[in-house]
Order: sequence, then structure tokens, then C-alpha cells
Amino acid sequence: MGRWEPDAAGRLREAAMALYAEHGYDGTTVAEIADRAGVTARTFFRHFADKREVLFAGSELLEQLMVKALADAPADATPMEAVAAAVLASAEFFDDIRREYSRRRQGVINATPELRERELIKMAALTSALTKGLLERGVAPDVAPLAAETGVAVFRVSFERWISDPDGEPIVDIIRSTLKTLKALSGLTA
Amino acid sequence: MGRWEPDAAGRLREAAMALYAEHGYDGTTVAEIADRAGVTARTFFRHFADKREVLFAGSELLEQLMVKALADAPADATPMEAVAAAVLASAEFFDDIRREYSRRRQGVINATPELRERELIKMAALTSALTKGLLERGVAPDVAPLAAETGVAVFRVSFERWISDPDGEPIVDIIRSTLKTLKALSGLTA
DNA sequence: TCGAGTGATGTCATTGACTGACATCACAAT
DNA sequence: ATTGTGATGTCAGTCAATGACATCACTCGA
Repeated sequence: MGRWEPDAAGRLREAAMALYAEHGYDGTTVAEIADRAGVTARTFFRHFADKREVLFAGSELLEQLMVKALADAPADATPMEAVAAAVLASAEFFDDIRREYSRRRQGVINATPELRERELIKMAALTSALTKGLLERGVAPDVAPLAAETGVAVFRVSFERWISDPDGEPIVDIIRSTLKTLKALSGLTA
Repeated sequence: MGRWEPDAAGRLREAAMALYAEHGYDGTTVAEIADRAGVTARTFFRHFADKREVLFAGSELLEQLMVKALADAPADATPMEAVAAAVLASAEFFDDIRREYSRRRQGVINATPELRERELIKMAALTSALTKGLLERGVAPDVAPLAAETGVAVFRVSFERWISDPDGEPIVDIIRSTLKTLKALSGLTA
């Protein structure tokens, strides 16, 4: 366990998840996480901006994935069709192997207001990234934000449903189903 | 300025707004806020849970207002009609006198990630309150969250538009217009 | 009028997140 | 062997947040 074990960030992530799950977020100190990972607290903060961020590493990847799918949607797709493509693309990120991990992680997040806040701002970042992507597709400025917001809502609802049942359908199917529900709901908007 | 000047909470709110606006959120310490309000830092934390919360006092009132409007909507209203009623009710909260204050406050919030996080969780609380209200109206469990989420999106977009133009229309009209845009968007959902 | 009670405040001490400055180590290229 | 370079450790310090306890201003009943 010398100074140079590789992947300090990875060890810190695992340590944090384990400790947050066991003692809760508040009941865990950064020093404890660092100890378990075999590094110093100072090193923790070199890898993650703060105590919350350690649970959200990788969220940029998901965002990139969805933005790319949005951009790659057919030019003649409607705004919501493009958004739907982006949300469906997120399914790549969540294969069934990650379902248990996702469920565990979400449990920790839901139990801690501070972590919920961080999650929300990640979702907001996703929303504005999608909005930007829509604008670049030429979508009207008053339509783009609403379409993006709606898309993220679909993602959230689907994700939650996905992790709520360990043996449920794959997330792609859940997303499709949620999109259908949305469509039905739209009929009631009048 | 004895120990018993009334409305310490109010003085703390004003002091915080002024200092956050002038030196930024990070550039302001709780001790400075307390000093300006003529109290101790310890007293600050007796009135507000943390350094962020001081900018969000009163958000429960808005929530209650909207939930009540939702509950008071005609029994035969569709889910989105009820939600629309709730969003429109929020207009009571934002008369034109508050527009300048709201704009100022929003500037501070937008400039500070930590405050954005707090704002987002308030919105999330609003969403779940509306969801609960919808469920109590008998709305289907898979429809309620989406309807609530959509309603909050409408509120956010409208609010932002409202404060972006000091001499623009009153917020009620902006909300109505946003609801129309949403309706148009729904047509594209297919 | 006085003394007990109450609620808001002050004081003090402590923990823990986070940061800057600087030293140090492992490894690589020369 | 020498020198760099990047990741880490060490140390000191700031500041948010909390618990424990004292104190003050004011109220009310004896």
C-alpha cells in the first residue's frame, strides 16, 4: 500500500459509497474515507471538489452521451422526438449490471438532503445542455427549454422506476413506456 | 441597538442580501452578516439552518399557496388544468413591487452554485407537494409526477421571463402565455 | 413590588470541511 | 547519476455549524 497504488480516485469512490451506506453521509468524515482508501484527506480534495462530488463522478459522461444522441437525431425530427432520442440513448449507460449499484447509490442520495441537492444541480446541468443542443438544432428559443425540461423529467421518472424493481424490464423499455404516458398526458393539457 | 431590537430574522435577511450582492456569497462570512444585523453568528444559526437558507425564507408560503389552489380547483378539472390553476395562483406572491427585489435576489442565486442547489431543492419540494396534491385529487400515480414536474417547469420559465424585463407584463399574463406554449409543444410530442 | 419563569441572545469550545504553501516521494527521460 | 514531473503528504489556517451553558429583557402571579 505504498504511496503509488494506482486509481486513488476509484478507491475513494468505493470507500465513500461503502461508508455513506453504512454510517450515513453525515456520520462519515472525509478523513475516514481517505483512510479506507489509503490516502490523506488532502488527496481526497485533489480528486473531488467536495464531500458530495465523490458520488457523482461520471455524470459528465452521461450528459455527453445524451447530447450527442440529440445532435445525431434526424434533422427533420420534431423537438420532442430529438429529446426522446437523447433520453433513450441514456439507456446505454445503465445496463442491468449497474442496476444494483444504482439502487444502492440512490438510496444513499435520497437519504441525504445535501446529496439530493447535488443530484438536482446535475440534472439541471443536463437540462441546460439539452436546451443548448436543441437551440443548435434550430428549435425555437421558447420551446427548447420546455422540451429539455420535459425530457429530463421523463429520464428521472424512468430511472426511478428502473431501480425500484430489481427484476423489472430494462431501462430502455421503461423509457419508452414513460414517453407514451407523457404523450397521453399531453392530450389533457387543453 | 440593544439586545432586544425586534425582527432579528428580517435584519439578517436584508444584511445577507446586501452583502451577498456586494461581496458575493463566498466573499461573505456569517459573522459579517450577523455583525451588520447587530447580532452574533450563533444567533444567525438560530434563525436560519445555514448560510444559504437565509435567502429562501418564505418559500413555504409559496408552496402552501399553490397547493391550496390545486386543491381548490374544480373536481372535474383535468390534471393539467388543476396544475395550471396552481401555477397561476403563484402570481399572487409576485406583485410588481417584488419584481426588482426578485431580480436582485435571483442574480445572487444564479451567481452561486451553492445557492442554485438550494433553489433547486426548493423547487423539488414544490414538485412533490404538487404531486401529493394531485394524488389526493385522484390523479393516476403515473400521471401525477409528470403533471407536477411540468407545472413547475412552467412556473420556472415564467418567473425567469418575468424578472428578465423590469417593465414587462405582470407575471399572470406571462404564465398564461407559457401555458399556451406548452400546449403547442404537446402537439409535437408525437 | 418582587421573584420565578420564559424566550431570545451571548459566550465558549469543538468538530469537520475545505484551502494554500511547501516538502517529498516514485518514476521517467536524459 | 541528474533532473523533471506529477501525485502525494504535511502543516497551518479559515470558516461553517453545533452543543453546553450563562445572561439578559420582559411578563406575570404572589
